[in-house]
Amino acid sequence: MSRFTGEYEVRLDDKNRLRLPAVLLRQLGEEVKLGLVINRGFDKCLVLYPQKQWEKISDEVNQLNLYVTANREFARYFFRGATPLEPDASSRILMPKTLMEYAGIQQDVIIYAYGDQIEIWAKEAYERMMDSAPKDFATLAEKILGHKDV
Amino acid sequence: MSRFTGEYEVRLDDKNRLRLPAVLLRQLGEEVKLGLVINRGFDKCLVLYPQKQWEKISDEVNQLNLYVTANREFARYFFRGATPLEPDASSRILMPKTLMEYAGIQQDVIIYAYGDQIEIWAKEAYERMMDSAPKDFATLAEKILGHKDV
DNA sequence: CCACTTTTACCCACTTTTACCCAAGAAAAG
DNA sequence: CTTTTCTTGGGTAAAAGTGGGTAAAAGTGG
Repeated sequence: MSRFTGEYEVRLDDKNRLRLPAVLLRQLGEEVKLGLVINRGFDKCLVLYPQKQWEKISDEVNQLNLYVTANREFARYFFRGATPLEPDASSRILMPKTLMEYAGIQQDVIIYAYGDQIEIWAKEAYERMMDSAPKDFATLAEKILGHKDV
Repeated sequence: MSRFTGEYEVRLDDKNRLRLPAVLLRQLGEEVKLGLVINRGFDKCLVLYPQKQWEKISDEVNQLNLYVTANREFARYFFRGATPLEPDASSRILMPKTLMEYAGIQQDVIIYAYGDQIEIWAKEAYERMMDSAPKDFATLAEKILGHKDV
């Protein structure tokens, strides 16, 4: 089931605060109060997790056998920059500078929520990403959706 | 079986509200009350789904393992901009700005319903699309329908 | 360890947008 | 011609979003 949906255009103020849109907040529900975690995504974007979900994911990563070099490298890469956040009274989060740089975020930001992911993109990067359809989209669509008309 | 049919010319008011024509509403039936989802189409138009149908479609995509890059890209491209909507008491929906831009919608809009799709086009884009059709249409028709006794 | 600068947290006030409601005009039905 | 349904428009209160002041906290250098 799809927890999060929507694409939200937001703008950082000059204190680097990012307001979480009300619609998204409602989707998050009570969990916001337990805090959020922001991390680098696997692509040039950031990912926002509710505390609980973060714990679940990081537990999985922690169960990897860290004596295996590849696992160790993955774990290190995975956790890089993960930062706990607490929204203020106006539901704004303060974006960590290093993460902003990673995603190329300056002012205009797109929050993109799908499945149980919440991604944060620099607007230009988002548009560039969306402009180019994945290579074999049609093939995948047919395979996954079984529709010919997509 | 074809659920929806019709081509409706509608106009947004200056609050960006779009009224769903009564005829279409009747085709949608009770489902409207459960809400709708609007999303970018694969052409320069928007697509409107009854909540239920949206869930059916998106469930499949949600089952993808998002740690696989190709899946992630597919899901992203698929969900882009999906936004839940609830018609107001006069059966009007508030069009999200980003989606309007995507489809080039300003005031005049064509709602085009066929199969179990409801597409929303900017009027000019719709006309352009329809104008360009006839050329390939004959060929396609022949290819697709030609072997039947139509 | 202290003085000073920068960053962050918290608060308040203002603007814009949205949801909700009501009603009148237009079109269709009887 | 009257009644009903459909459509359009707009007023308004509440919600969402924006901006900034300021004090506390954290960081920095001597």
